[in-house]
Amino acid sequence: MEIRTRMAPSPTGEYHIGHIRTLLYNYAYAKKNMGKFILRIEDTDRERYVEGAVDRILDIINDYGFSWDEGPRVGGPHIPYVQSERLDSYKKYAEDLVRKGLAYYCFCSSERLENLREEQRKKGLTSTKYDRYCLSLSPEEIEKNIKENKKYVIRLKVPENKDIIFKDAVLGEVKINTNDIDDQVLLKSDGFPTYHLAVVIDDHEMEITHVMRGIDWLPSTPKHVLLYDAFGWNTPVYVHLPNLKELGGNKKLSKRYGSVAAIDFLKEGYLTEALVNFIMFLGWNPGGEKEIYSLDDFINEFSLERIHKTDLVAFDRQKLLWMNGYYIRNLDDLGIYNRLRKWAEKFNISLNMADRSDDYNIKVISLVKDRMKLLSDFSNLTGYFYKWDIVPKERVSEYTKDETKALEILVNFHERYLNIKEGEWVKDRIDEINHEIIKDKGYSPKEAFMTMRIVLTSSSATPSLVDITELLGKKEVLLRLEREIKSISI
RNA sequence: GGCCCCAUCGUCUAACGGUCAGGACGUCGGGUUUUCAUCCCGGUAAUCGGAGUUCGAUUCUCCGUGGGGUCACCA
Repeated sequence: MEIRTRMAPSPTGEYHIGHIRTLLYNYAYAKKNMGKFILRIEDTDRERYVEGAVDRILDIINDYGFSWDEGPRVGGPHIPYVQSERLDSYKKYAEDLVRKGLAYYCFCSSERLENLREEQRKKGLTSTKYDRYCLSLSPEEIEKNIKENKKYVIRLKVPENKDIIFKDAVLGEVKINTNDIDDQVLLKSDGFPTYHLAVVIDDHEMEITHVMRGIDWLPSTPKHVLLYDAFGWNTPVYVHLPNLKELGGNKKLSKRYGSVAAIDFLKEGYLTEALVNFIMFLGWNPGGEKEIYSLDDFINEFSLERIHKTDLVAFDRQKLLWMNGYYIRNLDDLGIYNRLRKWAEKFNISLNMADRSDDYNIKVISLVKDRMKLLSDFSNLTGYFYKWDIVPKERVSEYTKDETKALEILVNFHERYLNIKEGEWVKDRIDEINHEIIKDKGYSPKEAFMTMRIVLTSSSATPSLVDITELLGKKEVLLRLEREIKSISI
């Protein structure tokens, strides 16, 4: 049998990083088994529908490097893949259940239901449930109500005191008694199905074999099992996945601690490979000690057996940051350059490269890439390669503790650099000369080189001084020294 | 509150009855480096508690505790 998995987002808000995790598992399981990964839009909630959300969701899934075999934009044998376009089907199925006596019409107003719940709460009942008022309506009353155009919903007639047992591939056997389940609404009064009805019908019609979803769906799974039984269909394999939380404590993933929306991680300058690699381990582990996994590696090794049984998994932002830096370091310079430009273009961010040549920019990258954890670190790390300002004298003399000496150092370097032939402006030669200077003048390496570093970059934490000196070029280095000397001399 | 699920270093986790309880991130220390970062080496740190089963429990069972989820005409 062909393995078919699906991801079924709702266009009610931003697609967040946890959704990507769930999507990744579904995707990988299908690919691993040469099956199909289906994307379906569950837009049955008209109240919370957000304009444009469907496109944003589809785009971000693509941005993360995933595609789907069937679904919106690509079609497939079970079109349409958008629930709001499948309304007729749901209604027919619901009415079919009524005919079979497994569901019933309910004409109760939302006010009555609210009052009912309120009363039950006051009485201190352990759970609030529909009182089945409409279950005792006679066929005549029902017909009359419908003829009068009274609004109605269709409810599932949940059998009394029956243990629903289903097997979860991660959790094992789960047993829930029907007494704890309400007579679930299947068809809303606006003619739209509820999630419970739609998901069962669509998963069946689309021949979904494995349902992987967040563990928050576990308590409603028996309702779905009941529906499969009512229709006489086989249930899919259920796989409930742990939810994500912030590091430490039991806080839900929250914007307070960083990005949550999938798009925001990209905007911040995370690489998709790093993101996907990191997310793989949020609920799964290969058992070995290897941690750097490509998507293909993951597809090869992913298995349901190794999905974690825990209910919450911490989203360790520090580790993600480390992993992103790792991926950046392992890209070649040109690769980083290309990523940087695509990223800047996509999010309309200025790289502040001052129209320098590609060649120059790539060399800059080669010098700073070990320090980049995010693409967005680039600008902060490289300002002095593109523009320069006079450095305040207090800073210049930070290491000499003596303004006159600092000035003297600059003058000496300037004098020696002036005599270097254009062709000899390479880092080995510069290094030689640097050491000649400190030897001749008796400077300590630290005071001389740190003073030069600060003047050239206005920073005390930079890549190797000779690398910077070489890349900046003789002309620019002399210019900066001249201007600084002049400024201090005044 | 009812129901359901879960429980190993600070964090993510490995172990499928017998290990000095392993790895990674973080942290701390050291080395490389004129600075920062990278890189390399090393240290730190955990089986929630209590009963059982067993020659032997992180591992199996039960109870407790803790945490989470869910109880809508939302998904």
